[in-house]
Parts: sequence; structure tokens; C-alpha cells
Amino acid sequence: MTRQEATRTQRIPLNRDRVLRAAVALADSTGIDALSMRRLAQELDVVPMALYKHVANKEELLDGMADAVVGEIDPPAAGPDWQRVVRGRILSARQVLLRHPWAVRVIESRTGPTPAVLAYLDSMAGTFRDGGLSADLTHHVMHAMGSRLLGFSQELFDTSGPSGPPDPGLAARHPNIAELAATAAHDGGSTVGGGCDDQFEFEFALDLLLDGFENLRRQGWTSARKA
Amino acid sequence: MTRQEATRTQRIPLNRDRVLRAAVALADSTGIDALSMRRLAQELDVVPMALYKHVANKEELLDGMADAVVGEIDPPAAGPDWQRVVRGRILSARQVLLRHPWAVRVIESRTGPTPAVLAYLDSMAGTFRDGGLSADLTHHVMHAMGSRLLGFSQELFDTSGPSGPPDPGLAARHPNIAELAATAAHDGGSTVGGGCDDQFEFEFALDLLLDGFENLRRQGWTSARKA
DNA sequence: TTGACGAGTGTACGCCGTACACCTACGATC
DNA sequence: GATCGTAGGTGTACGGCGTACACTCGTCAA
Repeated sequence: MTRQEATRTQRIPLNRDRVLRAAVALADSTGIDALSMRRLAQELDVVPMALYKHVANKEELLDGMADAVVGEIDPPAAGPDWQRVVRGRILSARQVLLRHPWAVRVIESRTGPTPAVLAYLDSMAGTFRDGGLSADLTHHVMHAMGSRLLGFSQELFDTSGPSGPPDPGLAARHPNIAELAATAAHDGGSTVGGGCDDQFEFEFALDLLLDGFENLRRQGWTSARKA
Repeated sequence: MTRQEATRTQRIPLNRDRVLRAAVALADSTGIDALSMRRLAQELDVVPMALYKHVANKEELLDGMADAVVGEIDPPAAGPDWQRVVRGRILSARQVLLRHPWAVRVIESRTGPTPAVLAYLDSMAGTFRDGGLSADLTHHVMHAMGSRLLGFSQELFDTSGPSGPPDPGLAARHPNIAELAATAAHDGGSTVGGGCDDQFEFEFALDLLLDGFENLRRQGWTSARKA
């Protein structure tokens, strides 16, 4: 059956939402690098240019994908303890990003905040404010969290993926790293980044920051940099 | 003078170093997106394929560029106060990355740590260890710092570049963000990210983390996650 | 009946990275 | 000095990319 015939019989018309969903699914299954307009069109059984009736260009497609992912993050739980609310939501965001590993790079590469990100940040700021942090402190706190707000910790390199054979000279050249790797090898990981419990590392830093924020709040911290 | 004639007269032969330096310069001046093998070859007055005698492919070129940039970071200062040593070096790294804004994305996109990054991390780990942090704590501390070790804070979106006209409905839709923007508008910035003192934000988070680490060290903190 | 319009099509252009075969100048070897 | 291996630069070509632009065609309002 050619595309023409399919048109005549039954054909769900394309729309922006179907395009975005297909794009997310394709990125999930084949990786973001394999996501091209042509490949996506093929997936939707449509000619590449058809996509451009629904998204202005590839950048806007990526914007939409980022928003779709951010939209998956749980709404904030209710509760009197702002640290718990923030913590829970950020860990939810982290789960979302673990489901869509490509999304980290896509979100980072947006030049401006997309609507869903903006809404998320606004909501998160509200949680801090409701928790008793001043607007001033909230502002700096959100900066300090950076991308951690969205659940990714920005490691220096990708620890997943196949790591080559361990470099025998590495320990000699980098004794400190070797030592750290040794302490981290609690379950057999042997490479630099391997054998780490990413979830533990993420929560370690998160809690350190949240506790630091709470301390500043209690002290009535205020930035002293006004002109 | 054609390329041929230039060859006959005087022609500095290409080598890996010249290629990398030219690539860094080109990225500095025209941005990383405009850096293509073809464009780089043109800059060196050479045919594109000539580059492949000196770098295996574009990825390896980017690896080399990342290493070149990381190599610009100051060596650690001497001193008894580990917090000051770490702080100073990270702020040096930050200056380097401000000189080469494209480097953040390039470093992030490497799939594994390049030699210079590895050396830098090893040296940094040594500073923590010399400061009295246990190998265990040092490990988690380095994870907690993440890319901040290299001087970038991973903001959620790029606050440089031209921001469009301020959205009049934004304040209504996102009251909390609007409030934060208002408190931050100490020198006339009007957009969400604008008007922030990036250096202040960076040091705020950095010091918060360093102080947190020092507290853990004093308490003799140890991870309780062993099996 | 017509005619505007929205959705999908087809073709084409100029980029990109790079495989592969080639040439050419040079330094070592006999 | 003739020979030859080799390193470095060249030229051509391929497949893929994003997307501009002109088109067709089915639907529906007037």
C-alpha cells in the first residue's frame, strides 16, 4: 500500500502533539543523535517536509520535546517541610530524566527557558518562598541549585556506556584518582567513574545544599551586595 | 599565490598542535557551531582532508580542544588552607571558561575524560586529600562539585545573548519568578536571568559547598552505605 | 460552483563529515 | 646518484543533514 492509498483509506492526521510524542519515543529508543527530521518523518510515515507544517524547525521540535519531558515531573507534594517537598520533587525530576537520558543535553542546549521549564521553576520558587526563605535568598538558592533543580547533576563525563579496558598506567599517573576509585569499588566497578552509586552521590550533594540553605534561612541570611 | 606555489616557497607544515590552536581560535571568534572541518581547513589554507592526517576525526579534534582549554587552568597555589586552594583554582578555571564560552558544551559532550581533565581532577583530589579529607569524603565531594570543579555552574539556560522583549504576561503567569527577578534587578536587568551577578552566584554556591565539606570533615563524616 | 485554505508532496540546494585513491617531496639505504 | 618507503597534502565522491519553495489535493464555507 503506497502512501497515497493509505491517505485514501484511514490516516490519522498529523498534529504537533503526535509529532512531539513520536520524537520523544524515537529519541528514547535510538538516542538523540539518531533523531533527524528525515528519520522522524519516516517513523510517522510521512515525507520530511510534512513535519514543518507542525513545527517551525528542528530547534522548535527540540523545545517541544524538552517541554514534554519536563511536563512529566510530579507536581509538588503538599507538606509543611519545604526541604522534603523540594527534595521529593527534584528526585521525581531525576527519575524522569533517567527515563529520557537524552533530555539533559536537549534541555541544556535550549537558548532560553521553555514554557514548561519556566512553570516548573516558578513552582519551585514558590515552594522555597512558602518555606520561609526570603525572595533574596530564594534567588541565590535557585542559582546555586542550577540544573540540579531539574534532577541532573552534570557529571564531568558520561559514566554509562562501554568503558574500554582499564588503563594500567592510570594509577601511576593519577594516584589520587586511583585511590578514590579504590574506595568506590564497593561492588566491583573498576573504572574511574564506575562502581559509584549515582543515586547516593546525587542525594549527598542535594542534601548538603538543602541543609546549607536551611541554615542560611535560620540565620536570616541576606546578601550584602546591594550597591 | 596558489596553494601549490605557497608550498614551494615557504609553508609551515601542519601539525596537531597548529590544528588545535587554530580550532580553538576559530571557536573563540565564530562560535562552536561554525566550527566545521571544512571551515577550519580553509582557515589553515589547506584542503579539508589534510586535517585528517593530524586528527582522527572531528570528535578527536574536540577532545584536543577541550584538553587545550583545560590546560590553561592555573596550577594549584601552595598554602595550608585547602578551601582557599580549591577556591582559587576553581575561580581560575572559571576565568578560562569565560574566555572560551564554547568549551563548556565541548567538555560536556566528551564521552570520557580526556587526559588533561583527568590530570586536573587528580590534582584537585590531591588538594582535598592533603587538606585532611578522607578518601571516602573526597570521593563524594568531587561528585557533589560536578562540573563546578571546572568552573561552570550549569545554569538552566543561557542568560547571555539577546533576550527578546520582556513578556508582559510573564509576571502574571509566574509570580514567583517575577518576584525573584524584581529583587535581582539591582542594576536594571529586566529579564528572568538578566541583572544577576553571575560571579556572585557562582561564589555563593561554591562557598556554600566548600563550607559544607569542611563541616563534614571536622565531624569526621563517613559514608554509612557500606553494604 | 467556486475558491480559499490547510495538510502533505517532490525537488532541489548548500552544507556537513569523511572514505578512498592519488600525488609529491624528502630522507634513508644501497 | 638511483631507488624506494613514507608522511603529508590533494581531489573526488558519497550519503546524510536541515529546509526553501513550488506543487497538489481534499475539505468546507460562501
